[in-house]
Amino acid sequence: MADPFYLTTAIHYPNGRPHLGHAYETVAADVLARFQRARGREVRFQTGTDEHGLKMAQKARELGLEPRALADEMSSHFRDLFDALGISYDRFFRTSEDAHHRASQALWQAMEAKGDLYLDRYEGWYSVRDEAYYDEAELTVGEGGEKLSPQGTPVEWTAEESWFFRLSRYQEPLLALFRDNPDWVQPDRSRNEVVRFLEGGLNDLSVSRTSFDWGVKVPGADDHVMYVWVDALTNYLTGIGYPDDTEMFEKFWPADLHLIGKDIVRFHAVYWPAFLLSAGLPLPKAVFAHGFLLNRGQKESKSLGNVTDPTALADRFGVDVLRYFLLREFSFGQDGTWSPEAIVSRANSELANSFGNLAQRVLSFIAKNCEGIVTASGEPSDADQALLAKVRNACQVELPGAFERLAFAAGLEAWMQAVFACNAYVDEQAPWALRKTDPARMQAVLHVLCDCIRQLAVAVAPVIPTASAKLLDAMTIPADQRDYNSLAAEAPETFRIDKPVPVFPRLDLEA
RNA sequence: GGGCCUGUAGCUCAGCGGUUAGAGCUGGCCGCUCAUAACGGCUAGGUCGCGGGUUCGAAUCCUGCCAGGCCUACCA
Repeated sequence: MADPFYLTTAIHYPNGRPHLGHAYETVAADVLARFQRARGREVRFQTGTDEHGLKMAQKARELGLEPRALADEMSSHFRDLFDALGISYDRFFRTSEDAHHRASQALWQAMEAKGDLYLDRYEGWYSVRDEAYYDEAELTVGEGGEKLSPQGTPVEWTAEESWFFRLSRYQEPLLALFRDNPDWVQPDRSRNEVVRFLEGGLNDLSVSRTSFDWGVKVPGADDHVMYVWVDALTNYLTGIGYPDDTEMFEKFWPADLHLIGKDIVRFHAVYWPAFLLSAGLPLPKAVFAHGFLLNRGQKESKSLGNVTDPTALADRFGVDVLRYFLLREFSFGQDGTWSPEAIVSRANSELANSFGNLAQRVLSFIAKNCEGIVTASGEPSDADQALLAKVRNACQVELPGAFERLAFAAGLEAWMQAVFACNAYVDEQAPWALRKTDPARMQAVLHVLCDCIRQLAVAVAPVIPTASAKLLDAMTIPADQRDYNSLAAEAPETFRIDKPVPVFPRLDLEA
């Protein structure tokens, strides 16, 4: 039975259209999902949209829509984007689904049974216009002597009932978690942030609202809806059948990895484990917080007018190119800077000129000069062995090892070095010269190269699935011999090449 | 205001106490012609943000400052 691997992205908040950051996180997760499948794991990969909460309700009101109508529309943009990017999710999750409401209520009841939920009053200066509470010290005094919020809106002293979660109980258990398992949250930056927060002491958390109704109803208190993060985090459970489908749930929970952005570490590394401890459920095995992408060094924002539509980038440069760029250009976990020029440069130099052209120069040579068939011939030379060793090490050791640690750029760097070595080998061996002087040796050289290209295409397939598949199709590699296990096996004795065509066109910036 | 992180060649990054600081891209020179005017070889290019300090020795450790990011905060 395959080893289960449960992977999630954060579910995305659809109060606007998806931006490049959403694509980045989800592509990275997809690469990991494809990678683990190719390693033989039974993968469950979930992404989706987090649709409740005040901001969605406000946005819908602005647009004159019902929240559900807004959620339906916006969620579909996310789903369309992910489909366009070839995201191989097993489950596209929406928190507005009925099953999710039931699951969130079940989790709530588990926390309640533990004695961790209690009703209290939340009071303070409240601005109806902002729908937010402010501290006394934040307020200013208006011309007529009335109190105003920092936004200059009127405030009034308001007391509201709210359910509270006894977060304060979990300070020690959570600190113990980080002591015993320091890699539970990666990278270090994020763990530091969480530990500092925990050391500062925890207040109980307000986990229900009565000022709007777009959310999951609190069981037994219909005028309350759950704080949006309570139900959002629950998606990781609902999506694998909690609380009803115990078979799937027991297979995949606890999750192997929650992939998130660095801005929401606290919700995943403090609130979420506290909820789970309260409900008596096992904690996920790891949380990884990736960095942000900067557009020419600047944050993208509506006010700067530099928000990028990821679909447009994929249309302009190609899905595989965009996927490759996102994982190759940045150190996962750290922030990175991108630009259209950088995409074109990376795509042309590495995918078109180095890898794509390597495949094309070898495969088309075989198609033209060997009737498409290459067979192993003679004893491998030192150069043959050196090249094969390098390529195998990159494809079977370095890239997989790096991907396991989510060091995608490092893995692709090792892979690229192997591509360079192949191109150097082609030049040194010069099969076009051997064709006249030593056809048997030419066969041997081409066979070595085919084996290398096969290895390279399989290894990188999680990143550029479409191009890899085209290449492996042209090499008539059977579909069941395209995983990492098949790389460890002996190379095929004979390669048959069928109509090779370039898989990565060179890009123009103006295109 | 605090906490954490980042700042290394024109660009994107690696190195994180120890030989002359590395890679790729870009630029220059040479070679090749199988290939997507692609490939290979050679080469140019750096006050390692700035100032102190610790050390036989620091890009690497400590400290102050500057710039950017994330989190956070009852500074009119």
